Amino acid sequence: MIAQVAFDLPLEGPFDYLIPEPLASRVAVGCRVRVSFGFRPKTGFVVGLLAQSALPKLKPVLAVEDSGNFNDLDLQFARSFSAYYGCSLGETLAATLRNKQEAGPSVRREGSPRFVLCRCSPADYAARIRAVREGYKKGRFLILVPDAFRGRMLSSAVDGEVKMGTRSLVFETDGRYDCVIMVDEEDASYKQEQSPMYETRQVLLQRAAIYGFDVAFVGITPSVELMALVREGKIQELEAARVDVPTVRLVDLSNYKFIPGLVSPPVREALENALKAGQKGLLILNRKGSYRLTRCVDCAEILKCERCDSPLYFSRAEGKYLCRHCPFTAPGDTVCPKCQNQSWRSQGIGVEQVQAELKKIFPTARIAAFERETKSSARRQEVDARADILIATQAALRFQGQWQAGVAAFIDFDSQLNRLDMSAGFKAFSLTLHIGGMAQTVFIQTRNINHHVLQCLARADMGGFYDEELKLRQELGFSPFKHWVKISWRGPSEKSTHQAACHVYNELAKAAPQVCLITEPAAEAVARKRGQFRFQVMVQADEVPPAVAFIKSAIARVKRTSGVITTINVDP
DNA sequence: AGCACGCCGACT
DNA sequence: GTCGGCGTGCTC
Repeated sequence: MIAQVAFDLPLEGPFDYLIPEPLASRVAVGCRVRVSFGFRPKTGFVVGLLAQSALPKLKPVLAVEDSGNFNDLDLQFARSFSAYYGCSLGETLAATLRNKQEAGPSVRREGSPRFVLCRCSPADYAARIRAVREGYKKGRFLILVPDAFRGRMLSSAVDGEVKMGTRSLVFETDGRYDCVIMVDEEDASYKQEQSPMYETRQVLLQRAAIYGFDVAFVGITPSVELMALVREGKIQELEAARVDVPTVRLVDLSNYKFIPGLVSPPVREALENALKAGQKGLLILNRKGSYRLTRCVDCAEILKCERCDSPLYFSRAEGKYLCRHCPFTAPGDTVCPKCQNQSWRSQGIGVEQVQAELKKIFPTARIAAFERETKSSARRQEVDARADILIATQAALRFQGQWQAGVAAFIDFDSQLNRLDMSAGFKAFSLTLHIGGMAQTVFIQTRNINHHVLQCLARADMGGFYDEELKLRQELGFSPFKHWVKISWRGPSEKSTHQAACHVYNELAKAAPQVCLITEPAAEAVARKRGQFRFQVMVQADEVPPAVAFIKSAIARVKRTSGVITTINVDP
């Protein structure tokens, strides 16, 4: 008998090994075996058995490490995951089994799985999860939450029968659970940023189809992808949305062109009234899209990271200049490399700047600033409960349920809205509604008053937002109508990295089906990161697995450039 | 991904 | 003459 073995390596395989007679009864699909691979001994996964092999000479299986590690269901899942995310079967099995702590074979739950969506405000999440659970006479449940989620918020919905955790727990889901509840499915932390770069929602639905468990999505702003499934009837929305949409007031900054400062008169007035009424104020500075940098006043030189193509910004907490992309820092007394002066000036909106302005406007108010602490220093998790006004980034969301304001205001919403990212509009919409859970009224300062995101927010028109967003994405060929696969190359030499990208691009262009859209090799938004140059090619596809197979075969056909690493990111 | 094989430059 | 650089190719 022959065992087909897959390894935790970026090699498709499988590799055939001869099963010696004494091991014949113990080698089966699902066990791990010790074999010699090339030169060294290695452990692999038995993914199939054959009567004979096409190869003339085979090495033997040396030992059986364990039995029944995975079964046909797991294999079925691993095959579909590999085809979607472009990694090998062995890599998928390794990732799956690493995250599956509980022993025992995976099982399939009887009946066809039911997928539902419960839209509600964060304050009601715990109650909605309890309601989902009550729909089962007796059941086992798993709750998936975003990284930053505060466990205590759901404490009343969690007890001994329920397991709760973040994205990697998705690989533990199988038919032993009756229902898996995914909270705030649109949260960015559900996307794994290291290979394999999977999307938890996608994996969960893939697994539910194979293992037969139910899925309930609980959240205030489901992703556009999820809403598309709801509209197709693949996911059932439980009752009409009962979301407490905050009162959103738009402040058109073009009306206040000649009034200096970051806080517009309407926001100032609203804060004043809130303070008078004994309420608190919350000012939100978005970090995503806002660009703080350091410029020399004397010669206009921008202080840059040595290893990244990116400016440094000053951190008051650490007293030095930091890079957003790597651990590089420059001391606080750094001089300008061009003119040797020390006349640095920070540009872009910072917490300190807003704080200084507010102190002038409200001299007697207690103003606190909260920024998620960077890098080395310990995190300050708590907010000063006595503060009248809190200035924070979107990290303010961690105080949801503990800290309530009368008025919240976005200082600079446009940098959030205008990002070169097809989901920028959705993220802005989602952030506003989440912040809305912390305040009765939300002000948005903008110069884009007619933007559909803002108009829908002001009208509290959730349905209208999804209509418009789906229409736009269909026109532009974005998810969920079309998929994009990003191929990236990184290497220490700009020229050879670019060349590597060009080789693959030419191969793709040569063999591409005519309908397939492929962008030319271009430097990534951050062209150099951690000393490595980075280029990318985007491929548009109707269906992911065939596109991934096509890309992998093109990469395999061109001879690889030394020192350059290629990665594939599906639905980046 | 590793790791060996192999073919050219600077040293005891 | 050899040690070692990394470019190329294979792993059942």
